[in-house]
Amino acid sequence: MPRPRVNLLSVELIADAAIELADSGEPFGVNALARRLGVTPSSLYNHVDGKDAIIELMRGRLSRRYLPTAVTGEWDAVVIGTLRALRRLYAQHPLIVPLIVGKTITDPGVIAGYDRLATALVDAGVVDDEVLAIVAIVDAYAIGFGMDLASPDEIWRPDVPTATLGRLMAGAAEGAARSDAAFEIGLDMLVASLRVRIEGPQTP
Amino acid sequence: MPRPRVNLLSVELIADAAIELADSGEPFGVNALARRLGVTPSSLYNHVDGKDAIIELMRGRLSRRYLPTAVTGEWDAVVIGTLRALRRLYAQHPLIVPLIVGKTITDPGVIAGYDRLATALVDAGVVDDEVLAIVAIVDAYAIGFGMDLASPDEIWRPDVPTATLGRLMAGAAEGAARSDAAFEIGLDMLVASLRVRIEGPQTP
DNA sequence: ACCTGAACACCGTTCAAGT
DNA sequence: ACCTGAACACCGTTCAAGT
Repeated sequence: MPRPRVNLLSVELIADAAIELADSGEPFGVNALARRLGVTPSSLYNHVDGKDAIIELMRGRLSRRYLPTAVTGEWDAVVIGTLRALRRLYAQHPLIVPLIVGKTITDPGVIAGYDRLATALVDAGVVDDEVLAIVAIVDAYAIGFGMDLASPDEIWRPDVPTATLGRLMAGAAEGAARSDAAFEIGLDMLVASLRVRIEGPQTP
Repeated sequence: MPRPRVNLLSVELIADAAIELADSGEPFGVNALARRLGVTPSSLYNHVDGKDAIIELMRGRLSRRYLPTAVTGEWDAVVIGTLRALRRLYAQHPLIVPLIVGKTITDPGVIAGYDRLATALVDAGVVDDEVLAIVAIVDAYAIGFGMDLASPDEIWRPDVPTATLGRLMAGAAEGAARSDAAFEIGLDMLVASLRVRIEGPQTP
């Protein structure tokens, strides 16, 4: 029964099934993934190095799909392009975010994305130490708004009376729309403040 | 043997032991927590509603310790006060961050903190929808930089040559210092761009 | 080289039984 | 009311055995 003539698994099949599993909302894990692939959990270890490696594989596969490789030119185009791409990725795969958050990034494509951003900032004349800070800030934005997407209406649950928060949440546009608005405002603010920092105060 | 004359557990004891366990770096879980308390895992369920409730308990306890209840006055003082407090919390308990990230906030003290921020923004004349967006941005900053603290030098691991990122990481101030610098720059930028949005372009 | 099946050391949670 | 002990349905990972 073991070892059919054509392989049942491959790194690509595993990665795609993992993304499907996470998107489905069912609890993510090696065993659940093996079930979805119609295979024994131990089989996966012939192709992949365990749970964390599978998650990093998902990050890499999705990034290759969403991150524009050709984002180039001015620093602001790179910042906006990178953030919008990450935003689209997280918007379409919100349940991926809690899985990848806090895990070390090793995928070459993702590294290349942050490297392009760092390079564009250096080219714009930002000093070295500040470049890393700004990349960290962009990353914080992306992940923060990603988390916002992962739990659209369930960030705060005030069981106690509030002066303002409860009223705002009741009146706010629901879920995705509210999150989109927050992202756009945040992106505007980020680019504006970066511009001041990089190009100096604007005097039109 | 069961049921000694004085109780072995309480919500406070459980919360404190949970924080100690998370800080220790050992894998966090109900069983490990019970071991640390010298008690059976099922005993915890007499005081607390399972793993997620314990985590929310930790968030509440730490917030009561770090979040200033008396932060009041201008919107900028509230933003800076709140973010600095969260920063100190996450800096001293970095391993808490991956546990609380993405979990719904229900603790009244934490809710009150975000409510104070929302109220200060409303008082400053920010329109309702934008208030929620700005609160989300502040939250994104806090959590983003918290994650930065949780894995100081392990955010990116480029196994492949990079144009800029690798050089910057090698030359950057290590760990906490680099992260602090990023936070200060980010906070500056955030407040500056909020000021433009709230008070209009500055003409000194 | 690739897959299975058994095994290991764990999880989180429930529940009857004890005091 | 509070704690134990047994039980349940899971985990992630390793490894010998099969082809």
